[in-house]
Amino acid sequence: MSRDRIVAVALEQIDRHGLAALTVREVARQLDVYPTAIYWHVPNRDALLAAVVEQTMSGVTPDLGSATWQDWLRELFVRYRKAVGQHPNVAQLVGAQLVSNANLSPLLIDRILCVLLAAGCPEDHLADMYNVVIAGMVGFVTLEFAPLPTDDSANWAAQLQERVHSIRAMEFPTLARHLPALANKAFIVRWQSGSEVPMESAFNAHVEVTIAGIERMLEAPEPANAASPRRSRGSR
Amino acid sequence: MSRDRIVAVALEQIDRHGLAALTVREVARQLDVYPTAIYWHVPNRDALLAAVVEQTMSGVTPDLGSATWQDWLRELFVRYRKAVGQHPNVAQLVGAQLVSNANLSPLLIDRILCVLLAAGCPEDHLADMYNVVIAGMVGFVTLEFAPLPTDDSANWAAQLQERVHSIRAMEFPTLARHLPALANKAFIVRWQSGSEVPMESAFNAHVEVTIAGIERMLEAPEPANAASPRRSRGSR
DNA sequence: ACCTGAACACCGTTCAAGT
DNA sequence: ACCTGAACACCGTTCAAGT
Repeated sequence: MSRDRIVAVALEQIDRHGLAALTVREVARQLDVYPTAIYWHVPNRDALLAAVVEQTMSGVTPDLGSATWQDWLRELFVRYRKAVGQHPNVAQLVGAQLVSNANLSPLLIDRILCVLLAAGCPEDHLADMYNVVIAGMVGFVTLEFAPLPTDDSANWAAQLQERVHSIRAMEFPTLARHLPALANKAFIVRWQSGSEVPMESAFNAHVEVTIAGIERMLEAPEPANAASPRRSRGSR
Repeated sequence: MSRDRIVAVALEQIDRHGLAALTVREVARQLDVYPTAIYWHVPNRDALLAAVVEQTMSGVTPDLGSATWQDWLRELFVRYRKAVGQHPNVAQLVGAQLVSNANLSPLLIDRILCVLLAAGCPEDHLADMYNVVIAGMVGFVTLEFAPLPTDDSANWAAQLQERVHSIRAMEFPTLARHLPALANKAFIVRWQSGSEVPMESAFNAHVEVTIAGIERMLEAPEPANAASPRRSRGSR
């Protein structure tokens, strides 16, 4: 019965068996209905995905309280990660496909702009900084929750693990020396997704780096290209 | 004939018609061969994708020259963006699926670690900072090149554009006021991918923010949680 | 308005058989 | 070693028809 049930079942399916397992036909099966019945409520599979993303993202935008802009951004990043963490298999949709944009939330955008302006961002850098904020919010988490190959996940993990541990120490001495700190905890060198092994401390570092970087940028809006401090603000 | 031809054809197909159009059967068709012939050279579709990613990523790692760590990171980010920009539809594979990890490049990891250590990163923060670097390298670009929904892209773009322009100015005044600077140039508020409309200046801002943030972090490795400056370095 | 039922044009992958 | 050929168990989506 009706769209909401369909979206709920779809999200459940994604949570349990991954994005690839989300099939119009499977949703129909779950609802004891002919596959074609779905198409009366939802135009196509992409629209269903967009609806799922929308639901996942509801309530990430913090209120404009009395917090500093730094704290507001921290809160935004943390909330986004928490929301996606509840449905990790949705991460790739938000991060790597524009499907999600179908359900854009003007509220989020408006608030980010307000916060940036209040922080003293000059208007001619506003669009750039907005993009930096969105990328900072989405980028890390998309990577963190990136899914394993669907089929032979156990096998695949074993193989990657094997390959990691057989890295030649004389060819890559620095990597070899720090392998204990990296193995299964760092991008590229891990065989489990963030939904199984969270990357909390790296995420916190990422948040602090991003905020500190924005801080610096707002102080000196001109890119600090140390090599060529040739042209000044007025020259364009 | 043989794996290399297969991978080449696969990459071509992805470039021309997107990731969804990459089909084992289509590759076979292109090579005038039975679909099942592919399976003698490649174990399955995921392996084919991994091979494509590997080819795309070859040569992104800069040499360890005499550059500052800041310039080295800048160079890395720029090279990564350029490499992915040549095959934009591969972006989602690197950014949002661990398939890519199958072909990990120890060289890249080793060099990043070297550069971070040379920059004065303490060993107990090395893993975190490494993750920050990878996320900074991949995150923005993955978003920038995120593909549109496959099927009705023209239609979809028109609809989103319509929705963007019909944002109620009194509900979201800040967004409405800056819409000219954002429309089709900023995440969530655009209807074309970065492969059609590059986001160069935002990317540059992102690079500078990330580097400046890392700089700050290396100066004061303890997360500047302004609210609770309670525990010091020795307390754990 | 909402669903059934049949049909179309596809998939990835396995397995036996050919050369 | 490398490919053919048939087959299996799936897909998303359209369209006519039922109630």
